[in-house]
Amino acid sequence: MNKDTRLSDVLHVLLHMAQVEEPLTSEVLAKSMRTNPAVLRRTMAGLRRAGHVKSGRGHGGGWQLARPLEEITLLAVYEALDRPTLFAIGSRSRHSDCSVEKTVNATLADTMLRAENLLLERFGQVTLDQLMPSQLKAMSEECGSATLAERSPKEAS
Amino acid sequence: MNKDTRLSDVLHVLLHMAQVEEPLTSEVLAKSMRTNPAVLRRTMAGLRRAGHVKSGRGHGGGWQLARPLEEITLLAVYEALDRPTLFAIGSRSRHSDCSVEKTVNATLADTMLRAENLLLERFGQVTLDQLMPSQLKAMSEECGSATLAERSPKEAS
DNA sequence: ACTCTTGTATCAATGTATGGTACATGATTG
DNA sequence: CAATCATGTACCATACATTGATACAAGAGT
Repeated sequence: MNKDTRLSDVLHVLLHMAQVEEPLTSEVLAKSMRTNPAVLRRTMAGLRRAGHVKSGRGHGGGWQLARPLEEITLLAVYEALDRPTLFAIGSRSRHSDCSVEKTVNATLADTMLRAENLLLERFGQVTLDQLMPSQLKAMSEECGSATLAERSPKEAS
Repeated sequence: MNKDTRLSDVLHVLLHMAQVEEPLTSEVLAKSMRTNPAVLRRTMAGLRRAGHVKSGRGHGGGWQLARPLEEITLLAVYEALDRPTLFAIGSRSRHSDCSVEKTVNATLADTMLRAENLLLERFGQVTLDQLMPSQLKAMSEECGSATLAERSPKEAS
């Protein structure tokens, strides 16, 4: 079963967005994410709804952070993605008339829930600026080097 | 994404096996699990290899616990299933040359690993007898009622 | 007007887990 | 020893969700 990479993907592009002033287009960001623009838009839709980013159309349009990284927690991003399923294991049937199965499932579900709460609590404590590589706290470079720098010359000229 | 229910399924049948003396056939157990015998055998194969259950062929064959529930931890069962993937989320690429992506993924992976360790630690503390419904600590009934009781008359006669 | 970019609908491709069948092998019974 | 029963396992079919991809209407800027 392939893992859902949206959280990781979104964090990646958010950090890149934080490194430049101008809006970045879906096409550029999609390359960072190694997917296509439509998928990126689909994925970012929740973040826009949640008010963490804003998007503009037409010339000079694209994506920008709507608030500083310090004010966005990992939990907020996770929730903006509509709380993707965390665990890959679970129970077959939620309703069974076998008391053995019910007990097993209840115990398991309870354990998973505790683990989930713990994880989300941790997510809530992490703000996105903490995810930035220390050597890049201010300046931008690489990964986007090719793609992100692409427009800088144009803007700079 | 559909969840892997093997752990829950296996625990369910293990507890049923603990409630009777005689071996239970794949066909009977598969009904408890609401699947077919081949899937059950496939799933139980790891538990046999790990020595938690034993299986016999031919007349009077079937599955039996190889040791008491008290000596089997949730963790042991999980490991016998070959440590199924726990989390449904992850990173797209393990190797990237973008330092932003690397940092994000490393942080995320570290957080997940901590959560995983915590969960497995908990699993290690739970023995299967603790999963048995308290009212059934000794006697068997229901769920299997139809299917599990099926052979008792034959044996009793 | 023209170009750019998003927003979204729709469909195809992909991958994976599960279901299901088949059959060889080993055990038991009479 | 033949018949039967049950496992062990290989193999293919099915189902399903996620992702990829295309298309296009509509908004924004020049």
